[in-house]
Amino acid sequence: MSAGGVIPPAAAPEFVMAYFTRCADTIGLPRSLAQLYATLFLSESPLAFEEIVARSGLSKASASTGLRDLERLHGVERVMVAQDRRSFYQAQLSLRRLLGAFVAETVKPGLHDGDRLLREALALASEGDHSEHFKARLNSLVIWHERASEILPILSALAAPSHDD
Amino acid sequence: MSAGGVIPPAAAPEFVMAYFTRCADTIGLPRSLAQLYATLFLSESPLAFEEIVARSGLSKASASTGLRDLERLHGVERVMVAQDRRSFYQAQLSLRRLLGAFVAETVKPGLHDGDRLLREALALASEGDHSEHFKARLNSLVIWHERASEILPILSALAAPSHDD
DNA sequence: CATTCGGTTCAAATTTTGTTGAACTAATGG
DNA sequence: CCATTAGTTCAACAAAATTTGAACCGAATG
Repeated sequence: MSAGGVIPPAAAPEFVMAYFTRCADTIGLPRSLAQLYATLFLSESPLAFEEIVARSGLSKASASTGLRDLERLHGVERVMVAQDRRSFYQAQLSLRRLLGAFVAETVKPGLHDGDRLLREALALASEGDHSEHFKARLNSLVIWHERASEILPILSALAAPSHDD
Repeated sequence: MSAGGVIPPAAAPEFVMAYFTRCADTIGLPRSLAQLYATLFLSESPLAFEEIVARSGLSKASASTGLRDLERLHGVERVMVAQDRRSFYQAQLSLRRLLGAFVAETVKPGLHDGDRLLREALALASEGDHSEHFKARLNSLVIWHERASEILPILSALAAPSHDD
């Protein structure tokens, strides 16, 4: 299974860092993403790539790939700064958008795959010789899957119940 | 060459297996748990430990620890069979209970840890010299955390919206 | 008691996943 | 053009998680 031994923090920002690390752990994201996100979350203004590398303590390689992953998850946004060709990034602060992108990028594909697998199973089950018991189980799986698919949109909506963003 | 060594033709139960594997992947559980659960889910009656080992294709060691983990997650139940000292297991078929246990065993501890970390951060932030910006970010984190804590019970309730179990 | 049965535990092997250094490209500036 | 800056890519490395073989333990059996 999984459990994380985190280095005991000493200052307030380190506890924030640890908080994001814990979040990453529970949703199954690499810790480097938590470090990058925390770095930007704590910064008052967008940071240049090199500055992110310096503050996060990660290698350039990790920072580069990590930021790309975070961008795909809408965890960070690339922003332009006039008269500067470097890449600047800022953290996405809207919980609703973060959750929405996580669902879209991570959960939905899983559901879609599940869909496909169940369809295949149903097709084969109608052909071959299968026990009533097996067909019954397959049906209950289909119902579970539908239920799960219904829950998802509700979940992302809940992330911003009243005050938006 | 001989037509013997081909991948066995895809059968319906294998797609069910694959479905559970995908589920395990997306919630971050080992695949062996999916194999064990699927084995029991597909069985018409409770299975003895040795039978689970045989059908799942896992080692005794994996099956033993895996079943213990699944039990903790209320994924399987140990059942007694008269005149038989072996351990029998059956799958938990209630989605609501499965989800409830997953939340209780996996998500809640994470939230609790997060709570502790944020409290520490708040305590340190009120002492030391921290920017207004930092305090503001810390506050929004606290709000996120509260929101997440509110969502959880709703989520588990949603798993059984109408027809129970 | 000695032996088999039923299962657990744990160190070690394996597999998977994450991270990095170093070589590379693309764009800017001199 | 050549040098410098900015960032990307990828093969190799490191770390973490998972799986297993084998030793082990307690309860039943002869």
